[in-house]
Amino acid sequence: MGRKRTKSGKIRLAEVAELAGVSPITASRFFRNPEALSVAKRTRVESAAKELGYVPNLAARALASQRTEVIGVLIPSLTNNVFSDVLRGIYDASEGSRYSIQLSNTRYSILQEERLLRLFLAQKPAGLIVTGIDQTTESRAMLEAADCPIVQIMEIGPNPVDMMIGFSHYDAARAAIAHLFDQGHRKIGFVGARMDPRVQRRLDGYQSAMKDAGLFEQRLVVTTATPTSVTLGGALFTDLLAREPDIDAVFCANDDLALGVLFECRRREIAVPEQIAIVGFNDLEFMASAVPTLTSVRTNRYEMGKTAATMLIEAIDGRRPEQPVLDLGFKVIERQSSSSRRSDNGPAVSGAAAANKMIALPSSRD
Amino acid sequence: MGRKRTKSGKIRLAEVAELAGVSPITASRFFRNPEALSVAKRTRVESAAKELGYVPNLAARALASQRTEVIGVLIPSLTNNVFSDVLRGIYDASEGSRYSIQLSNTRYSILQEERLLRLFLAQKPAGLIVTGIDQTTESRAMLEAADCPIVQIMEIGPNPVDMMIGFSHYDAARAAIAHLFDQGHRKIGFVGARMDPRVQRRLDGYQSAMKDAGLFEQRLVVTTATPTSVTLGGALFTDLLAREPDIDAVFCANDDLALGVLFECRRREIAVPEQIAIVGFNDLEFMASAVPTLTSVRTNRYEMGKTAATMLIEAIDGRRPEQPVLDLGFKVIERQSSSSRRSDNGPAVSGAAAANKMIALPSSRD
DNA sequence: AGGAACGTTGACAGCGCTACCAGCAACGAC
DNA sequence: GTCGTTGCTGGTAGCGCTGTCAACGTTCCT
Repeated sequence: MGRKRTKSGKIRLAEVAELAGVSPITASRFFRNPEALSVAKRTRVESAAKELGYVPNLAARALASQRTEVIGVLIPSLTNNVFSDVLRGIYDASEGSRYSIQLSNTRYSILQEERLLRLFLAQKPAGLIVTGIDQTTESRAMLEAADCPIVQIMEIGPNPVDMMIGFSHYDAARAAIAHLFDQGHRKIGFVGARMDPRVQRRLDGYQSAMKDAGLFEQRLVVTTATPTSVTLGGALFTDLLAREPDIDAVFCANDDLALGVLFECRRREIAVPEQIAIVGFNDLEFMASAVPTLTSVRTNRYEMGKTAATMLIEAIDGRRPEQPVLDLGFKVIERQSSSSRRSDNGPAVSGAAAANKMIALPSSRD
Repeated sequence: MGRKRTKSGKIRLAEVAELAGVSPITASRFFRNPEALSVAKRTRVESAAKELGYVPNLAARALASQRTEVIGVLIPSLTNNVFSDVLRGIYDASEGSRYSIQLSNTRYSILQEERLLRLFLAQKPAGLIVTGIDQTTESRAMLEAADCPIVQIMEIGPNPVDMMIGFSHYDAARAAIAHLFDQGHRKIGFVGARMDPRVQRRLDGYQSAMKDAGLFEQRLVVTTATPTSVTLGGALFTDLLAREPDIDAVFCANDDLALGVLFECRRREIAVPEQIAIVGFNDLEFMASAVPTLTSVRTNRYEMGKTAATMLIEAIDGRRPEQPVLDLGFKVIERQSSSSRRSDNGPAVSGAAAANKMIALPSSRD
């Protein structure tokens, strides 16, 4: 076969075009916008490409078209289960599309985020997914100046850069506390670790609910900047008990902490929920099979990632969503650990997936 | 400023060269191999680049140089904690290097893996990290023909494609069973989910250890292809109990299953370890704080990812490791759930990080 | 019948960078 | 003094693809 090849031995578009008997540019169009070709040429190019095993050279395409087909994703952690669910959604949505994901880890540092953002933007990504709404002023300016669609994920708030998908951590925490009030609890502790902005907002929600009920005391709050873990949950709970031995419930900023609290209760032979109720956050899988089963606030992490990437890709392709801000809501999943009735599948308290959400206090439950 | 700019408004290498008063090619060299320049020109180019805020165009570089600075990573799951640890190691090691990570999820399908491999290879990655040693014949051929360094991770075996880092799941399972024998257990069940090749090898290890002791029975093994979860652990254990009510220990193929078994024991009021001992696999963080604390086989996942990426980058840069196959070993962390002495921090059984490893049976413990 | 409108195709000219090779000066060996 | 050698620099020629625009044939309208 005297077909001329590139040094690297790879098939080029020109060879496909030659075999199909069309010009290179027509072959090029086939890969970008097949509808623009007549059916005859379309099938010819298609079979030529298949026969030769043609794979487009992305670098050449990016150079010629002045844009890449890369979606940049900035998340604060790779360890956290929460983000692996979100990521899975993002990857699932990107699969089958022509976009590839470029992931970077900010390690919960907004300065690091700013640095990575600058790096990403320099490569002209097709779109960007960033975590949260607490960027530096500089980052914010770069995002606003970026000429690609952007989705902020994990939470919602005012002034989206572009699109936004998440839920209100504040409202979710309030709903969790409302549920505990509803079950007759009054002296409710808060246990939190890492204290990133979203955890902070959960704390704010807890605090406001407690204040509304005239029950807030600073001593009920135990937090640390240390990364979260099950073991840490036990340790923080131990601190809490030392300060306030007579608490009747604990709201944990995440499920790992809740599991740690549960184990610590077992270690201390504290009956759950009879002596102390436990509520977690995120509703990881194990919450439903712990003994007792653990109440948690369910968040739609996979869906969040998947929808974010889908929205982004649609926007890149020019189909902007009619709703740029999506509230995915949450749901308080009541289980044994907080049920005074000791029933397994109690009613659920939902966060309305709507714009104006002042959920929570007992009366507004469904 | 009459400097000519690209349409996109971005600074090009030519502008940097002009400002520095050198030719573009000299400026180019500055970014790839600064030592080749005279000190005078080096500093001139450096300050010009900084002044203009120059960022190289990766697409153009890739096109011109016929290679990319992308490391492809193929892993079977994004959900599994095990892989998020490995990934974190990979990302940590790649940070600061000039290589970026391109991640793809094979979803435990070797056909999918083959497809993704073809896609990756077409883009001429600088290096590749693939999971496991069970590729399709086709994949294997592609890997061997690839002209970039490759690291296989998660396990070790004969005939590495190139480099390899992991440990023997077979030996690790044997060591876990040896530990249970050592504690006086005889009727040991096996609980496994998903049954990917590595879980299969753990089962093989279990089976061989049991056979060696003349204790193997097929009824002791409960497995499913379903993805793993804590809840599933409870369900599989329930099945196992139905078949063999008088087992005295359970070896779980991973820690989630072990936690599920623990919860199920609690639900059925089976005393752990008095009635049934539990051993998990991976030693996730929560194992140490469960009640009772759970014995597990510790594996160095983060280190595995980090070392894999480091070795790969070194190899790309031409410094091949003297040891292409690295056995990271494992360690049986004995905790309350399998300790007849009910002691918390019992002795640990280590897997030698050596080539020839026939660990395990009670006598060879340290 | 003439012309506009549309759908389809191709020629040309780069995108920004680097591989390759040539050129030049400075230096040492014989 | 001549020749090679080394160290640095620059010119040329693409890498493989796509944006732009012009040109073509066909259809439809007036």
